[in-house]
Amino acid sequence: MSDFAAAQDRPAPARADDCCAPLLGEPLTAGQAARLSRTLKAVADPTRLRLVSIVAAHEGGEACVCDLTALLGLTQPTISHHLKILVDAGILTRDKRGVWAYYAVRPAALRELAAALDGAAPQGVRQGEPLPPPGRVTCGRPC
Amino acid sequence: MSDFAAAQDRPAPARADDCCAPLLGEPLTAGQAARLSRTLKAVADPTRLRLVSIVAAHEGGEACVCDLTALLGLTQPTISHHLKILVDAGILTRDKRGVWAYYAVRPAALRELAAALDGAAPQGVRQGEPLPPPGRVTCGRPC
DNA sequence: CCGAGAAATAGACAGATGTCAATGCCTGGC
DNA sequence: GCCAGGCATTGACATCTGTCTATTTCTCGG
Repeated sequence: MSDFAAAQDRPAPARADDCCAPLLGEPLTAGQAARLSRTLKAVADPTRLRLVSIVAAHEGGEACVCDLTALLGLTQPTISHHLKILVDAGILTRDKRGVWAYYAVRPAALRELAAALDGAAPQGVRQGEPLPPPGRVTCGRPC
Repeated sequence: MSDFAAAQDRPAPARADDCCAPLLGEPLTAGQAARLSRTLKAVADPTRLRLVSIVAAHEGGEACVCDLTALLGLTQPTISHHLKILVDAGILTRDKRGVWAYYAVRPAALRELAAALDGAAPQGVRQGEPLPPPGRVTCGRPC
C-alpha cells in the first residue's frame, strides 16, 4: 500500500522546478535544494550505487531481487528496502512479472541529476522565492 | 574523502565510446561505490546544496562564512561544519585572506560528479575485486 | 602587547539511516 | 484449495548526521 501508492504519487523527482535547478546558476531556494537533495540522497549510498550499476549492467538491463541479493551479500529485505528508495526517487523502475520483480534503470533520471550538478540547464532559469532572509550581513566589512 | 576528487586531476581515460557510463557501465566495485558515494553524500544535503549555489552565484565566485551564515539562517559553527565537508570532498576551495576565509566552487568536481552519474567514466580504475561473491544465484530460475 | 572579531574545533543531543530477523502477501504449480 | 517460493513490510537496533552552545585559535588594529 505504501509502496505502490507512493511510487505512483511520485513517479519521478518532480518535473518542472527541480529538474534542472542548475547548481551553478543562481542560489537554490530551500524548496529546490530539498527536492534535489532528496534525489541525491537516494543515490549517495554505496549499496544503492552498486545496485544501480549492477542492474544496468545485467543482461536485458534488468534484474530481480534474488540476483542482487546474491551479488551484494545483503539480506533480501535490505535489498528490497534500497530498491524501494531508488524507485521512489525515480532512479529505477519496477516491473512485476509473475513471481519475480524486475528492476531497470531510468537513464533519464540520472541525466537530469547530472544536469543539475554541472549546470547544464536548458536555460529557463526560474525560481519562486529569492532567498529566505533578505540577506543581512553580520560582519561589518564587505566580506 | 577527497579521494574521488583527487582523481580529477587526471583527464580520465574515459573514452567517448563508453556508451553509457560509470554507473551505467559495468558494476561498480565496493571501493568505487564507496568513493563515489562519499562525494555524493557531501552534496546530498539541502544546506550544502544551497551553500554551493550561493557561493557560485556570489560576486567574484567566492564568499566568506559570514555571508553564508546570514543568508541561510544557521549558526556560524554549523556553516563552518558544512563548508569543511564540502572542502574535504573537493567541491569547494578555501582561501584564507586576513581574518576572513573565502570559499569558491570547484566546477571540475561537479563536472566529474555529473559525468559519473550520466556517462563518461571518471576513472578507468578497474582494480582487484570484480565483485564480492562470484555471482551465485539463489532462485532456482533464470531470474 | 592587548583586545576585538572571524572562523575552526569540541562536546552534546535529537532525528535520520542502514541493517537484520520475523512475518505477511501474492503468484504459480500441484 | 493448498503449498512453495519470491518479494514486501514491520519492528528493533546500532550507527551516522545535522544542529546547537561553548570554547579555542588566529589575525589585525590600537
